[in-house]
Amino acid sequence: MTTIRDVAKKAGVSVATVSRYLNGNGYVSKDAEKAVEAAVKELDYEINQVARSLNTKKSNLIGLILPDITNPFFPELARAVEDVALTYGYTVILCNSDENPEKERNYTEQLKKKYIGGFIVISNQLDAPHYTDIKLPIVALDRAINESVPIVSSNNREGAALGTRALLDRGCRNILFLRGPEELNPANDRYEGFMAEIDGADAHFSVLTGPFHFEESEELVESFLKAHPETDGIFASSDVSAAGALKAAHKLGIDVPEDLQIIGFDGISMGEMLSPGLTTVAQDIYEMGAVAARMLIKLIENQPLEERFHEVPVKLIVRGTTRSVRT
Amino acid sequence: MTTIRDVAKKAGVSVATVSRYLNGNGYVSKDAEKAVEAAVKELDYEINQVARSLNTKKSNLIGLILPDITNPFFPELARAVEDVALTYGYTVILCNSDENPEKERNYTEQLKKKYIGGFIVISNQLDAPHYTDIKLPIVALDRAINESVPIVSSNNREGAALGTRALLDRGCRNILFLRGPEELNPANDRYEGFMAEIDGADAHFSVLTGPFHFEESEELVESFLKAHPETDGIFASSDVSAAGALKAAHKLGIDVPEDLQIIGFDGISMGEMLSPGLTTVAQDIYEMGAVAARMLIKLIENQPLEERFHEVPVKLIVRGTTRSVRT
DNA sequence: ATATTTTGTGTAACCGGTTACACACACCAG
DNA sequence: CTGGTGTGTGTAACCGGTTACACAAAATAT
Repeated sequence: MTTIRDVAKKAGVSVATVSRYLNGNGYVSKDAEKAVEAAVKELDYEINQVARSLNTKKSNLIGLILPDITNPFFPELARAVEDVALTYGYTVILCNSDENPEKERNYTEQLKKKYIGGFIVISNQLDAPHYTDIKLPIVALDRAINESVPIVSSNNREGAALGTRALLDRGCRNILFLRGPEELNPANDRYEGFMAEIDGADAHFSVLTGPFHFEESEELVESFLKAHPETDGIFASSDVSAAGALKAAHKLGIDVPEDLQIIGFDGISMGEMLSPGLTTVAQDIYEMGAVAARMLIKLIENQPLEERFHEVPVKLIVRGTTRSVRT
Repeated sequence: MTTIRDVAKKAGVSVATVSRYLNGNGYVSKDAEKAVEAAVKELDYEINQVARSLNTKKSNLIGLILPDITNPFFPELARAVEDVALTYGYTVILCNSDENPEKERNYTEQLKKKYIGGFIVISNQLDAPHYTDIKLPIVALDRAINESVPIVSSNNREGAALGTRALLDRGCRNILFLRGPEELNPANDRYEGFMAEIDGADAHFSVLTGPFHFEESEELVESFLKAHPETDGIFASSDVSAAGALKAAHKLGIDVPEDLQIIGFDGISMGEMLSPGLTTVAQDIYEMGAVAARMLIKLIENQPLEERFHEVPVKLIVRGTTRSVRT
């Protein structure tokens, strides 16, 4: 392995000059620049990032802490983070936390020892000490808790209102809202958005609390529909739950969208693979990840942040689980 | 930040002794051990991994190079790799290659400068110089090319035969095989498996080549079914393609599984969310990732490998897109 | 009793960079 | 002509670990 000293020797200058040339700081004469350039090329020199990190106490590593990459919402997010990281010369470490604070803490501790630059975190435990005490840049994604941590999220409230209105506009008068877990911030915002919109509307509604899981949602909806056959609209606050609802409807022989309309929330790609295609309130998942990554990198590089709270707009994607609007 | 020298001073020993204690090599007396232990605890000392790496030329980093985490096949794989890595004290770096050799090369180069331990690679370019010349442990996943690289994959041939037989057993006599991309090794193996099984069977068949993408598959199948309404079975060599086929069938008003039976390949979780649930030849995706990670770590730690070629069995998961077996 | 091996420890070089500081020289102002 | 500023460069300390080597004491062999 060629070192900076080899380069210095070959170029006939000191290591300091080579280092200055490499980092583009301090004075380097044109002559020296040329000589170093040539030596670098000739020796095929590549800087040793580890040695560099040891001095600068920086690495171009960023950590992405998320509950579970297996959840279809996260891969696109991860992809966005990785894409942006790459363009800025950063590398991303994947951390599946399972929402387990102990695992999260373990990651933050381990990675601090590697001089990691910062973290993008999707967690409900953002007020846990391993985040508040970390002294490292953090950007929260999707879920806010701690005021001091910059966050990017969707406009969940507005999105839920949008979805609810879509159901009402399409004639639904007996609506089931699948609320999602109570401890989940975005789920709560969506709930509020739903309530705000349904309130005063000429419609009955029910709310079911449950996890964002396919099978549980399917079972939940199946028994609900059996007990409440008059239900003509379901708004699920996640696409996976909506898929469960759709499956339940199929199982019961209910015609979607003629007798029951379904709208999901998230905009994951699976939505279009269902039959009928899932109408959904789509988040711009990629954009969320990309914005978060850019924010984090700005923080790491000590650049000013224009905003500590970035809200990404949502939009309704109309597919087959809803009818056309009644006029 | 407390350093090893602080610990040494507090414990009244030399840094060498502390280092030996920390790494569990060389001689350390009971007394010294106790003193160091106490000092470590008192000072809350944590070893600096970067400084350590600089000497040992090792980091507990492993790279996971895959085409695109957004493809539903990969998250589970990534999850498995990460889980295993974690238990062995390794950290995984996520690299989306888009099957682009240049991007792959970029990653391998960049990460070598960080003394990365090795790579798990899912790529068709395994014979590219950045892999053959890398001098770092590599394990190939899913796709073999280079003899010298250990690999873990599913038994694709056998799986395809299994799926084909399932279709035949269920009465299909006009079978469409969705072959997948020609440059893809597993797709070719599946093709061979299909051919081996269909050969000699009392059935007509067609083969369509196309990417493993939902929309393309849907369009492809739609036009095929229009031209060949007698088709009574589709074997797609990926679940995503199968989902496209199912969607096309629905669009054309074909009853699945009564008039057309569909079997996919992969066993991704989306399969059960479809209606009807997708019958599929399931790979044990998690197991594949886990085995690959364990193999890589063995290589990194210079432990002997029992096998350089690990084949994970597949199994047929029967759901709603197939009928019961004719007897 | 002496020779040899094993155990235990410390000093200092080293991994491969960065950078504070000292110094030299050129240029310009007064 | 002197002093100040800007430019260019090298030496050596430093980042925080690991480890080769030297050496001493204890244990064991002869």
